[in-house]
Amino acid sequence: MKRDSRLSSVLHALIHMAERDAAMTSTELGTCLGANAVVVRRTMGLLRTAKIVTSDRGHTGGWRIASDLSTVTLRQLHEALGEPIVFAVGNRNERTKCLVEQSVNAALDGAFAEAEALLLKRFENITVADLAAGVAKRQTKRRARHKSRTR
Amino acid sequence: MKRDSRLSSVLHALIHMAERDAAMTSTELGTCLGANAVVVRRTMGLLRTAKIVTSDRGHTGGWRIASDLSTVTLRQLHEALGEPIVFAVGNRNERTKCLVEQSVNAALDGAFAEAEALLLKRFENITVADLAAGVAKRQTKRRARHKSRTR
DNA sequence: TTTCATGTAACTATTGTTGTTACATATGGC
DNA sequence: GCCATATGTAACAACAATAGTTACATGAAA
Repeated sequence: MKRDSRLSSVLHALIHMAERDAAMTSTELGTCLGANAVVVRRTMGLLRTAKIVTSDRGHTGGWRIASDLSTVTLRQLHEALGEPIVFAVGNRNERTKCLVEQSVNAALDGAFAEAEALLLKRFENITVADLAAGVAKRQTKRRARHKSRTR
Repeated sequence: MKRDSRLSSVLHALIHMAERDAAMTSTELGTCLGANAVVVRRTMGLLRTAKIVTSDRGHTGGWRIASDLSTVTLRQLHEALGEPIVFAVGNRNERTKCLVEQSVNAALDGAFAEAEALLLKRFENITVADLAAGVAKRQTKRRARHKSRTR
């Protein structure tokens, strides 16, 4: 399967929107992400349903942030995207009468469930604002490097 | 993408082979797994490369276990299968000049790496023999249930 | 009223496993 | 030696989910 990069995309989009603090069109976001404007609308539409952003049509329209990004966690974004399947690996037949397969499934499911729980727990503890702050730090560093080179 | 169920498949196959303690043909295994014989050959071929099983052609041919299953861990099987990608979710652009995307990628990669490490650690601690023992337990239980019903 | 933006539908492209067909090759039994 | 049986592969279609594309309807502001 093609890997699902929508969480990565919406994070990227939200932070750019936060830096701008003004409406951004799907085309602008698409250019930013290197993605198609229709795909942007499709994906951002899920965030609108979750009331994380709003959208307006016509002139001066586009996408706007509609909630405090310090309260929006990666977990919430994952949920807003419909909790897509996390693993590319899984059992062959989820329901089976074969005892062997049942045992195998139980063991694998346990391991996968544990890993997914850990991932979602990490997602709960990271807000979009945290990531935005990380970006600000990187920008400061880059400016410092540039300054020292040109001095 | 279709989810990768090869780990589940080879575990199922190995345990059936262990119960039989005789060569099993690809067709027999395929029937067992509800899978195609060619796919069985393809996947089991990877285990042969890893010297976990052997195969023979012609009459009395088929697949045989070639190592002590109490020393074969799920991690080894995962490696034998070529360490397939575990996550169906990932970053959009792995390498990018955009600082925003770099920060997002770093945060997501960290969380994914942690979850994958946990999963592989679990895989290291489970042997095929462990699962086979689990199957034996289930069979005992089923027999007990059956006995009490027919008494 | 025109222009710009979102909202959607209906496709194709992509990317990996899985399924299928076909055929080459080796092996054991007669 | 011949034949049935099994693996070994190649080549391609099927599948499943996101991503990309084209086309057009709809709403809002200049």
